[in-house]
Amino acid sequence: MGKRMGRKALSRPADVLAPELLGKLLCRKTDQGILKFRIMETECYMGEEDTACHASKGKTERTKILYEKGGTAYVYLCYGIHALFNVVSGREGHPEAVLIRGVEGYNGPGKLTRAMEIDRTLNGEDMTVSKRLWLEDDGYRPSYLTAKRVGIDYATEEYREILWRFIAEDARYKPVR
DNA sequence: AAAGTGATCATG
DNA sequence: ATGATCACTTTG
Repeated sequence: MGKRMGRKALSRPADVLAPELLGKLLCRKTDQGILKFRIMETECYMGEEDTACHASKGKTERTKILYEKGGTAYVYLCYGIHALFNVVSGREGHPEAVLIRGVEGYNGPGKLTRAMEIDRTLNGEDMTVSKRLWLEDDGYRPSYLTAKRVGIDYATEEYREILWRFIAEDARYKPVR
């Protein structure tokens, strides 16, 4: 059985945490029971200077969660339909997060949240203590590939090009395009 | 290739 | 109050 990840591990900078989260277990307790899925794909978003990061225009009602302590859940609605789930990371006051793009069996950030019943009621949840949503480390460390982040055409070229997407090598992900 | 969907944020 | 913009998914 895995061990819950705590504040220290989840407060690493997002570009360090994103590859480390590959192979970790995303755990969700609902009325139906406990679901655990292994994380296979992540992306990191790194502060106000990262033009792809939601906090690139500063702190707002929506983005204030990104400035919280590492280990806080950031869940927001995308395209009016999909809840997207991020793990806030880095030090408090600095907006960084890791987007979970894929877990075992579900490739796509909107699909995995639907499968695990992760919605915006979990926005702001402290995953280091939560009974509803947390991360476990059972020691599995997959090798991985890096790639450019997806769906951020609005960012400046510098930040579009950075290899801030991390894909576990044995993940059966659907290539983009 | 393109619609569908609604919160969010800047503008007036 | 209004309108553009989306860290996506599904359908044809």
